[in-house]
This record gives sequence, structure tokens and C-alpha cells, in this order.
Amino acid sequence: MPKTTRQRSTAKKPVREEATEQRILDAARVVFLRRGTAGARMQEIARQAGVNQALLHYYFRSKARLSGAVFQQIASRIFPTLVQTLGADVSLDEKIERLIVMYLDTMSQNLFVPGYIISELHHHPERVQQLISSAIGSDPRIMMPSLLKNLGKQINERVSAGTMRPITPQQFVINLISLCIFPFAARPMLSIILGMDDAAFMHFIEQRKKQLPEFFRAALRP
Amino acid sequence: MPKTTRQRSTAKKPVREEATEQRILDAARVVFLRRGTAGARMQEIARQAGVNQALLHYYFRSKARLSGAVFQQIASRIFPTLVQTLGADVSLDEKIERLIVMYLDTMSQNLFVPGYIISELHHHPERVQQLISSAIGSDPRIMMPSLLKNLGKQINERVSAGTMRPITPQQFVINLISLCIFPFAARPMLSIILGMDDAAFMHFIEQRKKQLPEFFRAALRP
DNA sequence: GTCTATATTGTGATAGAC
DNA sequence: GTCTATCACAATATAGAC
Repeated sequence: MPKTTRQRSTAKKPVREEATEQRILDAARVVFLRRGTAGARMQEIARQAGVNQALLHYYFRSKARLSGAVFQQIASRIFPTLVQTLGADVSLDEKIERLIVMYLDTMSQNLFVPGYIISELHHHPERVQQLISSAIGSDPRIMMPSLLKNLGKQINERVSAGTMRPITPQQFVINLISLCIFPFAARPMLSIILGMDDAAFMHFIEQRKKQLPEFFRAALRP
Repeated sequence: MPKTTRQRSTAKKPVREEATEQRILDAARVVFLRRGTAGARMQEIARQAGVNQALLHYYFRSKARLSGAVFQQIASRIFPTLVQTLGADVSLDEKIERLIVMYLDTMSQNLFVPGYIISELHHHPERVQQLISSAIGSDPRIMMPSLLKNLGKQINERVSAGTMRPITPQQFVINLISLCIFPFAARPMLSIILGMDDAAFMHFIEQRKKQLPEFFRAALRP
């Protein structure tokens, strides 16, 4: 809620204003990603941003709003791409390939995102509705059914042609996303169970990028 | 830390003592599962248990200890079964089948567990080490490598026989677990993206129980 | 063992100077 | 816009009666 009265400020301030708000948001993202909404401290965000705690309230009024802004920012980077990729006008195999590469690349550069998203949706199922809506752009209750219908049509063509076993588009999508996202969400577990350090994990993901498309396509062969 | 001085208490108290500690633990599990360690309130746990807040400290000393007890209890129900199933002396196909049915059944009755585990490991990676250790029984750094080695041997036999494409045991296990667990961890998301209510989700899982074993075996056919 | 206070800190939020 | 100082209350934890 920063007043947008910057018409006449041709001095040194305007640049700084925006930079500050952005720095706070960046700092908030870092902290919320690691600690979650409930575990995050305004104090830590302020320190991370290199500003005073009062400034957080000046720009975002409350912790809830700041946390909401961060969640929406992150969600809006994840979900539209999913819709976009699944809705593209390309073959099913191409969609599989693109989705896998896209998600594995994105999450490799945002290791904490899957755990954060799952955690937030788990602990705050209420506020999700509106955020996903605004993140996707249109109401997913409208958007997704048509997307799934088209996907189902594409699957049925392959099934009729005898090149694929039948599967509902819902199971199709979940299988695909599960294989891409879960390893990141469960990374702390894998460190222990499979004894992976950071380097080993990244190698594991690289290997996955090559193998997953074939794994998934084979899974649906008749 | 309740004193175990129950030698002479043949009166009406002993039963009540244990019942209380257990009721607190049960209540704590419910609350921590939904709110997470950071979001949970001692007050809410006390209310849920039908006792006073002071009693929580009498039995468990601090929130951290209570939360630790809950996490360990839950973890100790999940991880040993994984090790047990993967380590059993049965065919690879049998292991796949058993693991899928076991996890889908278990999680259907404990819908919040996957989200909780992922969330806790994500926000408190420090304390995980010891808890997993005590949950599995022996140090997973010792246990898991031998288990993976045996699994790898079993896979290689199938590969040599020409009935399976090569895959590392690590990727094998992660693929399997991803397909089983992720749908539960991402359930709040699916409600929105796929428009599933509770009944639809349970039907989705039932369907999955039938299809996943074949999906997974097909994925590894040459 | 269980309760009713109460102490003690932690933490989000505001007031007001600059 | 940014800071220091402080408020108000939420939340963990303890004291002490019963």
C-alpha cells in the first residue's frame, strides 16, 4: 500500500522507493520459502532486506499481506506454465517432454519452491482459492475442465490408434507432475534415505531429465 | 518426563495417568498434523485433549519436545515399512505391488501425513537426522546402502534377462514413492486444479491402486 | 496429577521524530 | 521514506494451591 505519489519527485527518491519495496519482497521470499508463513519472522525479513522492521509495515501493512504477496508471486510463476504447456497445440509426447524439462529446470533453480508450496497449501487451505485464481488468471474451475477435456481427447486418439493404454487425463497429469515435483519436495528426506549431498542430488536430477520422458511414455505403451 | 512412580498406586489413578499422557499425545498429533510445528498452539492442543495447558508441560516439558515426540511417532510408522517392504525376500514385481497398495492404503487413512512430513522436513532439516535414525531403528547411512545394493542386484537380474530396462535403484525407488505419495501431499492443490472434492479424491486413489502397479511395470519394460 | 493464576518472553504492529 | 522507540497482546512456560 505505498502511496503512488511520485509525479513530481524528480529528485533522487523514486528509484530508491521502488528498489526498497522490491528488496523487501525479495527478502520476504527468501525467508518465507525457508521458514513458511507461520515460522517466518518479520524481524528476519527486515534484516535480510537491510531495512527496519517498520518499513515492512509501511509497504505491506501486515505480515499476512506480505506473506500473501510472496505466495502469489511464487504461485503465479508455477501454475500458468503448467496450464500453458498442457494446453499447447503440440503432440502428447511433446507435451510430456516439455513439461518434464521445464519443471526439472525450474525447480533445480528454485529448490525450496515445491516444499514451500506443499507446506503452505497444507497449512492454509483457505486462502488458496483466491490465490490460485489470481495466479492462473482465470478461475481454474472454468479453465482446467476444458484443458483436461482436450487432453483426454488427445489421449483417446492415441488409444484408438493402439499406441497407448487408456488412462484418465487426471491420472495422466498427476503421474507426470508427481514424477517431476516430488523429488524436490522430498529432498531433505532423500539426503538421508539415499545419502545424497547437494552435488549428488543435482546429478540425480540431471540423470532424471534424460530418463523420465522415456520412462513415462513406456508406462503408457500397450 | 512423568515420574514413573506407579508401584503402589493400585487405586483409580494409574489408568488415568497413562490415559492422560496418551490423550495429550493424540491431541498433539491432530493439531501438529494440521498446523505444523510453527503454526500449532499449545492452547489448542490442550483444548483438543480436554485438559489444561499446564499439563502439557508437566508431561512433555516444552513445545519442542512435544512436537518432537509427535514427529518421531509418525515417522516411525512410515519409514520402517518402506525399508521392510523393499528389503523383503520377494520378486521385484511383488515389491512394487506391495509398496503401492501399502502406501495408498496407509495414506488414505492418514491424509495429512504426507503434507506434514514434507513440511516438517522442509522447515526443520536440522532435527531430521536423529529422528529418522531412531525411527528406522538403525542409522540409515548404514541400512539404506545395503538395501539399495540388493535392489540394484535384483534389477540387474531382470535387465540381464531382458525383461527390464536399466535403471538405478535410487531412481527406481524415487519414482515409486513419488507416484504413491505426491497425490496426498498435493491434495489441496488437486482439489482446485482438478476440481476434486473428498469423495472424488478417494475414488481417484482407489482407481490408482488398480492402475499404478501396471503403469510402473510397463514403464520399465524394454 | 491436575488445576488456576502469573511470570516472561516473543512478535506483530503503531507513533512520531527526522 | 526511513528510522527509533514503544505498545499491545499472543504464546510458552512456571509457581504453587489443591
